[in-house]
Amino acid sequence: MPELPEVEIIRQSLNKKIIQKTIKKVIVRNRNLRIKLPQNFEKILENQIILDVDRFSKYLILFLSKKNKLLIHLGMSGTIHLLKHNKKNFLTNTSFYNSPKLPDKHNHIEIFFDKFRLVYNDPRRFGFFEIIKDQKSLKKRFEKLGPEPFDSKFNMNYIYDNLKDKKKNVKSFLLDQNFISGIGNIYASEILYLSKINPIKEGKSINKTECKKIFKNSKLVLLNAIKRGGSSIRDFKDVLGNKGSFQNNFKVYQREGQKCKRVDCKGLIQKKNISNRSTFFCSFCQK
DNA sequence: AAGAGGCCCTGATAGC
DNA sequence: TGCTATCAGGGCCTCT
Repeated sequence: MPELPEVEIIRQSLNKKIIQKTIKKVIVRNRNLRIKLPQNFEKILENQIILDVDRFSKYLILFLSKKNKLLIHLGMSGTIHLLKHNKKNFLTNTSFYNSPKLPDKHNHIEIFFDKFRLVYNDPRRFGFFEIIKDQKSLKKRFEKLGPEPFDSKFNMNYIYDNLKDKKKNVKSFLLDQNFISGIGNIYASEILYLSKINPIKEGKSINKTECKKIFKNSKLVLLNAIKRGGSSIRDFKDVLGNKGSFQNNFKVYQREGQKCKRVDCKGLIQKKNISNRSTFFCSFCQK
């Protein structure tokens, strides 16, 4: 479900609420997430204080008082909610603000704080929670991942050097987390549209000017998406239930058959499957 | 080694 | 109405 911008919105909204709060209790309803939750998962978390909520790529990292960390990935359908509990009904499904009711069928993990609880809901269970024992293990956990678009390592030369001999298409590169981390299926299409590059173009035929555009637009698109609270195409919301609005700024994603938004361009947006993911582009202005 | 494709899983929607 | 097929913000693993 979420790409870097959506995870960042969750991080921001979560951080405000849970920082310096103590975990009172943890309830696991289903251990079979992408990575099976260990039996001692609850024990490890209980009585710990949340020191900080960080993010790398599409991963949330909760820094805990005993130096270990809770790594969270939301997969395709994972969502995090903060719900109040009142004394009458400890398990009431009433969100802080905008979500009147949360369906509880797939609430796999609940983390209780003093006055509210964090609920992890994930119908497809592609997401996971993972305990990382220290900073060193965290670094190792991420060692294969490429830089984020905002990292100074990610620049024109980095892109050029990685693509220059490759037959693989440029869209797949943007989705390859070992090359660049944080971009997903929505933003890959949007970045290539702004860069005027056809998604099926082979890596080796991307020139330096185009690399520069990819570099520039990757940052631009993700930052704009964060500014607008992420993209709520299905049901993305922050932890308090607020929707994002970047879906209103999509140039190509889910716009198949509609007119290209570029002035003077007569093209219609096309949809094409590239490595099993829907890809949207304008063949008139993306060459 | 690079790259394509399958698979993990459930739910919503389209099409018959 | 009720079935079946297809698709969905991800990532890992296997096969060629």
